Amino acid sequence: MPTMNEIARLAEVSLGTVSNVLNNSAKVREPLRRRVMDAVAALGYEPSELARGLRRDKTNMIGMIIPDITNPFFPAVVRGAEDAAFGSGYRLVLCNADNNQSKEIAYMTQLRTYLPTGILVIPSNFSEMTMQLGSSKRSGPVIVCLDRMPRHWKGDTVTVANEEGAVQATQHLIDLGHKHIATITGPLHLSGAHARLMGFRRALKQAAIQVPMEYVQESSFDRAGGYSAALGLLQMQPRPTAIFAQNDMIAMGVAMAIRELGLLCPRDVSLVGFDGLDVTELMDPPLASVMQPGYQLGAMGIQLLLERVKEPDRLFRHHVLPTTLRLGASIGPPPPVRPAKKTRSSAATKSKK
Amino acid sequence: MPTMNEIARLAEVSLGTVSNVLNNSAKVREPLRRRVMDAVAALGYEPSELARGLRRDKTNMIGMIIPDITNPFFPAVVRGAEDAAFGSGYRLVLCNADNNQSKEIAYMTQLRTYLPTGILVIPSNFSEMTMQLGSSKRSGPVIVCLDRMPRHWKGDTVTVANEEGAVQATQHLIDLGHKHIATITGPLHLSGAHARLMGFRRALKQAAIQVPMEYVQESSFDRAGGYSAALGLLQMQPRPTAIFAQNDMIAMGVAMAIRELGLLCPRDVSLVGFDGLDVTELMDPPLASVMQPGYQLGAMGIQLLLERVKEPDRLFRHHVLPTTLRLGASIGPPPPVRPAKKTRSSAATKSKK
DNA sequence: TTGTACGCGTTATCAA
DNA sequence: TTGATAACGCGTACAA
Repeated sequence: MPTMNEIARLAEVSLGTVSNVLNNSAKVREPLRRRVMDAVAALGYEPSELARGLRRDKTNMIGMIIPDITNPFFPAVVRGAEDAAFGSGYRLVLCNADNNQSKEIAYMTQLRTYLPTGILVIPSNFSEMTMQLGSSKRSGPVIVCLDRMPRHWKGDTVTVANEEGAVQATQHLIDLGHKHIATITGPLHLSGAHARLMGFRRALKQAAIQVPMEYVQESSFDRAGGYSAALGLLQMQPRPTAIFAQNDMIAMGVAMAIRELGLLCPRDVSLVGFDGLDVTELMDPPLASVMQPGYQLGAMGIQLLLERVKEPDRLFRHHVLPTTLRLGASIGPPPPVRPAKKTRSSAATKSKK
Repeated sequence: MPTMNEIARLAEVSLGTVSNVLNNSAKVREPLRRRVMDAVAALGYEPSELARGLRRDKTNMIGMIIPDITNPFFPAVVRGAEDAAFGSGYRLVLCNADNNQSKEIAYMTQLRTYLPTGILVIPSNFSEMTMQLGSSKRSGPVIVCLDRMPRHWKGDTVTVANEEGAVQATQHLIDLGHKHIATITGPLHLSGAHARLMGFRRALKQAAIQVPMEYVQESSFDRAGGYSAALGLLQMQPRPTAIFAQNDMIAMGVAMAIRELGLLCPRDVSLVGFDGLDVTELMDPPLASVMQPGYQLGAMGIQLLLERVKEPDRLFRHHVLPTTLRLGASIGPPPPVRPAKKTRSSAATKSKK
């Protein structure tokens, strides 16, 4: 790989002149400038980001730490971040913390030795580490938290309107006439899961509907968790007529459970998810779900990050992206008051009451 | 951030000794060694990967260029690569080329200025660039191609058994009694798509079944493409009794088309996909699909890459991972010979001939 | 305006 | 075994 020295030799100018041309750091007379540019083109020179970073104490990398790229919600976030970063001349270094705190810390400390411009984090769990790092340290990488809000975090954040989204979903079920509404939450130590539960509760309270304690089940954000939680819920008396699954993976598990128990969705039980993944539109019936703007989440994270790079002293911002309810055939009115007990009642029973 | 110099000062040894301790590059007597380690721990020192890379002409980064993380097949590949890399002390720099050749090239050239140990590429299209780079250049990053095989590529590669997978799927349909089998391929300039079509053809030829030209439709690897191709296929006379969609996104589109035309799967038409994505198990009916080992694909890519780093001169390897057919309710025997023309024939018609 | 010399944090090569 | 010193490629203050 050619270096600046070789350019200088070929163009018959000094090293400093080459640098000045490349960085516009000083006016260089046209003929010299031309010679330099020609040499650069001829040799296919690209500046070493390594040396440049070492000298400037900062590279054009942005680290991104996420729990697990395999979770279908995250690819869109990553893509949004990557596009925004690339557009501004930055490169994304992706790390899967795997919901593993020590791995997250390992990545954090390792990443910093690359002198990245910033780090975008979707915290795995409530991580104190993140808190420490972000606190203030003037001259370090800028840190922005995404999607989840660590407890004592003081810094820029982008999240989605989790509580409002949950309200929308729950309200819709209420409007359809449901009175027995259960929910399966994600791990409640995550700020997002917590907020969704709050929204669920708020909507029901407003409608003066009581929620039995056992109608609220905590689960991991995956299919297996949703499945087993749903098995429990669906065998309670009275059986809930609607389930609000707090992400789409959970909703998939619920759908499996419903099918396995010989129930029909939405005739026996309505189902609404959270995420709005493309693929859940293909489920049968198509899943109603609260849509999260994943791509924008990532893009906005980069935007906030770059803005702070420019103005390190401005106030911390906490950007909240709106959610929207995607309707789908998985929700309908509740079954008539006395549901036939697992006897295959005619599927055509649609008369209200 | 503390530097080696500060360690040296604190431990009251020379810079070289610190380096020797950290890299085991020379025997250091225990008392000194101890003092160094203590200082490292006290200051929380982490070596600068930037400076180290500059000096050694190589960093612990591995670049990974993929077409689009948003395609549900790739996250597993990335995850596999990332896990394997992390396990060996390497970091993954992820880049979405977005099926855009110029972006792919931009990433390639930029990535190299970081002096990464290697680059893992899932080629977007047939990219000549990739070819150029890989050719031989002794001292550069090692390049390994994944999933798709650029035309004149000479270098290490990992792919899956595309042709065999297609044979398995097609053969299974044949065994069920299907005679009118259509397929929707991906872009045929991609080696994988091409191989799958070969497999499809081979299985049918072996069974002496003719394939009308219009039963083979080329499409992009997404839902929209599958949907429109399927709309065409399903209105042909005779209508195919089975469709082999060459990836799961296409299969989703086909499922939509089937539903929209008022047909029933698998009663009217059987459907088999390729990828074996988790989510397609949740479709209704659950999609039969040829499973690709995505995680292993990524992991094996890193393994080959690291092996070549150790032995730069060994012969190029081309590793092929096996595929397996995942059965699912989306396939069944063909309808009786004279399919009632869109009149709702009893769903129970299962007698063979 | 252009050229020179130094330093960024490491590793590698020598002397001691 | 240990310590001093020269690179690696680039940016920049300072001298010409």
